[in-house]
Amino acid sequence: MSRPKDIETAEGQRRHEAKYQRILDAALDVFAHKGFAEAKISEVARLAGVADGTIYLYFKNKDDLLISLFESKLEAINLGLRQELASIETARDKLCRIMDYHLRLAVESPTLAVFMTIELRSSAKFVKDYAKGQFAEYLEQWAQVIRDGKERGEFRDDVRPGVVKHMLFGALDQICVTWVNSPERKPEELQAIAEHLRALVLRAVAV
Amino acid sequence: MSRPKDIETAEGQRRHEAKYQRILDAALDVFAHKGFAEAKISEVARLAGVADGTIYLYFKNKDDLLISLFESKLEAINLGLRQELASIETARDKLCRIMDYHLRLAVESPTLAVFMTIELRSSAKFVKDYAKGQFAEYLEQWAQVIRDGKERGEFRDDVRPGVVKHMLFGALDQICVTWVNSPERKPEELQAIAEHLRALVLRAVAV
Amino acid sequence: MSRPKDIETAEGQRRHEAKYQRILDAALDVFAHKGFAEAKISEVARLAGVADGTIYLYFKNKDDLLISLFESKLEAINLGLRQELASIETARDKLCRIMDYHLRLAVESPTLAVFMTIELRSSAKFVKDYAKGQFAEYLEQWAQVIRDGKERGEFRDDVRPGVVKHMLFGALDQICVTWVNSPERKPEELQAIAEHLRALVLRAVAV
Amino acid sequence: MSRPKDIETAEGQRRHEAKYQRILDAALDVFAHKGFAEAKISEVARLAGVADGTIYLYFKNKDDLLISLFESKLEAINLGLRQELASIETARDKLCRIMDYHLRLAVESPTLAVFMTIELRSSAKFVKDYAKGQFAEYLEQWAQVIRDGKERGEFRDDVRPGVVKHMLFGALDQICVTWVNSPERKPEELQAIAEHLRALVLRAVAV
DNA sequence: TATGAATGAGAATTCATTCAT
DNA sequence: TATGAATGAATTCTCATTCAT
Repeated sequence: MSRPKDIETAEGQRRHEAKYQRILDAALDVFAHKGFAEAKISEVARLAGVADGTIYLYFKNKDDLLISLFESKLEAINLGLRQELASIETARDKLCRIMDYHLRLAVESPTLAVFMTIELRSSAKFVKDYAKGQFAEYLEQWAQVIRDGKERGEFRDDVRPGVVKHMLFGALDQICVTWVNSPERKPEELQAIAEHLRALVLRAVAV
Repeated sequence: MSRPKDIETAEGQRRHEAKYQRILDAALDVFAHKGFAEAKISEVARLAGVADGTIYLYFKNKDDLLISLFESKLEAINLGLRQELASIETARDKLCRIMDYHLRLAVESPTLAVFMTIELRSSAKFVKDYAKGQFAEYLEQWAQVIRDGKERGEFRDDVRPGVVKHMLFGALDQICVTWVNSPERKPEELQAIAEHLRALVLRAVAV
Repeated sequence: MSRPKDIETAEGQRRHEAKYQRILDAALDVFAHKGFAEAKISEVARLAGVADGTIYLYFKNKDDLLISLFESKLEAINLGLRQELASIETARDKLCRIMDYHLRLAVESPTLAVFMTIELRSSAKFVKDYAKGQFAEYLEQWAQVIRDGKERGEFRDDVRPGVVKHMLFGALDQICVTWVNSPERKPEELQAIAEHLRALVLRAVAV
Repeated sequence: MSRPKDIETAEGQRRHEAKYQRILDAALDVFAHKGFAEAKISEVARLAGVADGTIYLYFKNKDDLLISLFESKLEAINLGLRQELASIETARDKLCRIMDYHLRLAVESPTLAVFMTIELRSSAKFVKDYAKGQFAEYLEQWAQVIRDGKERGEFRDDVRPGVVKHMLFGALDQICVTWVNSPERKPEELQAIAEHLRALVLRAVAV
C-alpha cells in the first residue's frame, strides 16, 4: 500500500529497513515526549531526517505510524521475554524474572516506558488487532508461568492466572509510571521496589 | 479563576453552580467516550444544553475544563473513601473496603471509570497541582491503612506502605480498565475478581 | 449539517442568506476564472470577505459549494425561462424565445456562462441528483415546447422532442462557449447568430 | 521539446515511439476515467508499464501530456475525416458522412469520446496552439462541406458555414456526451439519433 | 450572563516533479 | 534511457476561542 512497491535488491531492502526504523525511532521519541495527540508529523520527519512526505511512503497515516510502533516494540518485548524465560526451570524463578524483565525495560529505555505506559492505555480501543494481539500475548506469557507453577505444585491451586496476569501487569506498570515520572529516576530505587514486589507476590501465590 | 467574578445573590450562585455542574457532567461524558483529544467543546456544550461560548464563562479553556473535572471527581472520590473508612475498626477490613470502594466506583459509573483510567494517566504531567494533590491524597489513604495495619500488628513489618499503595492501585486500576473495556461489563465478574484480589493481597501483607 | 443550527430571528435569517449569497457569488467568480480544480477556497473566502472557515459554516466542503452553486443558478435559470414562456402563445414563438433566453443569459452574465459551459460538463458524473434534476428540468422545458408544437400542429410529427432538446442545447451551448471565449464578445454578433439559428431550427422542425 | 534528444538508431527510434504511444494510451484511459485534475501521473505510469520518472523523459509535465494527447488524437481524427470525405461526391452525402463519422468515433472508442467531450472544453484556454489548430481544422472541414454545398447549389445561400459548423458540432457533441454517460451505451440508439439528426439538418440547410 | 456566528491558526496529507543510481 | 524513492510546496478542512449582540 503505502510502502514502496518494489524493494528488489538486497541493498535497497536494507536501506528501506534502515529508514523505516529511523522513522519509528523518531516517532517513539516524539510520541513519548509530546504524547500522540500533540505530536506533529513534521517533527517526527525532522527528527528522522526525512521530508514530511517520506513518512507517508512508509506509513499510511499518523495512526498507522502509532500502530506500527506498538507492533514493532511489543513484538521485540515479547521475543525478549520468551528468550529470557526459556532457560529458567522453576515457575518461581520465572515469575521473578518476568518482574525483573518488565522493570528492566523501563530502566533501559525510559522513553519507551513513557510511550508504552501512556499511549498503550489511551489507544486501547483503537489500536488494531495485531497490536492488541502482541500485548495479549505478552500478558499470556505471564499467565502461562502462573499456570506452570500451579501444575508444578509451586503455586496455590486457587490462584487464577487470567486474573493475576492483569494485577501483576497493573502493579508493575503503575510502578513504572511512577518511576519514569519521578525526577531522579534512580535505577537502584526500582531494584529495591522490585525486590519488595517479588516477596509480596510470592507470598500471595506460592503454596 | 474561571468562575464569573460576581455572583451576588444566593439564587444566582445556585443557578451558577448548577450550570457549572451540568457542563462538568457533559464533559465527563464526552471525554470518556471520545477521549480528551477527540472531544469537541461544541459537543460538550450541546450535551450540557448551553452555547459554546458559555463554556468559556465557566472555564478558562479546554484544558481547564479537563483539570476542573479531575479536581471535582477526585475530591469527591477522596471524600467518599474517607467516610467509608471512618467507621471501620481493623486495618484488614479497611484494606478490603478500599478495594471494594475502588471497584464499586467503576461499577456505579463506568463512564467515570473510563475517564479516570484513561485520561488521568495521559494527563499526568499537565494536570495541575491541586488535582495531583487530590490523587496523591487518595493513594495516601491507602498507605495509611497499611501503616495502621503494621502498627496494630495486623500486617507484616517489612511491608512498605509507600510502595504497596502504588502496586495496589495499579492492580485495581488495570482490572478496572480491563473490565470497562470488556463488552459485557458484568458486575458479578468484577466481584469475583475483587474477592480473589482480596485473598492475594491479604496473604501478601498480613502477618 | 454545515449550516448554522439556529437561524431564529428574521434579521439573523436575512444576514445569513446575504452571506450565503456573497459566498456563492464569490465562488462563481473564482470557479469561472480558474476552473473548479484550480480554484482555491481561500480565494473564494477573500473575495467574499469572510474567513476561510466561514465557508465551511455554509457549505460542507468544496464539492458542496460547487453543487450548491449549480443548484442555485439552475433553479433561477429554470424559473426565469418558465416565466418567459408563460405569456407566449405559439410553440414557434416559444422555441424562438428559448433560444433567445439561453443566449441572453450568456450576454447578461458571461461569468455565469463560462462557469456553466465549462463546469457543468466536467461535473456531469459527480454533481448530485438535485442539480442534475434542475438541469434535466431545464431541458425538459425545451422538450415540452417541441411536444406542444407537435400537438398544435406547428411542428412535424416525426420530430423527437427527447432528442431535439439535446441537439438544440448542444448547438446553443457550443455557440455560447465560442462566444464567451472570443476576445471581443460583441453582443450583436450573438444576436446575428441567434437569428440564423432560429431560421435553421424552424426549417428543421416546422411542418 | 519533451522528446529525448538523441534517438540515433532507427531501432531506438521505433522503441521510443512505441513507449511514447503506450504512455499516451495510458493517459487517455486515466484522463477519461478520472478527469485530468483527478488523474495521477503515477497511475498513468503504472498503466503504461513504466516508472513515474519515465513519463518526464517523454513529456515536459502533466500539462504537456494532456496537450500531446489532444494533438495526437485530433490529428488522427482530422486525417480520418479527410480520408472519408475524399471519395464522396455530393455535399449532402459528405454532410451525412461527417455526422456519421463523429458519432462512430464515440461508438468505436467511448473512452476517447469521454476524454474529448469533457476535457477539450475545460482545457479550452490552456490547450496550446497546435492542438487548437487541429480542432479548428476539424470544424473547418465541416464548414468546407457547407461551403461546397452552397456552391454546388445543394444548400441554401443564406446558410452561414462559419456558424453552422459550431451548431452542428455542438449538437453532435452533446449527443455524444449524453450517450457516453448513459448506462447502456447501445450503439443502435446512437444510430437512430443520427438518422433523426440527418433529417433535421438536411431540412435546415438544403435548398 | 448567554449566545453562536465568525475567525484563522494550524496540521495532515497528497502528488507532480526531481535526481542519484 | 529508465527507475522509483524522496521531496516539500500547497491546500483543504477543523475547531478552540472570541466578541458583538
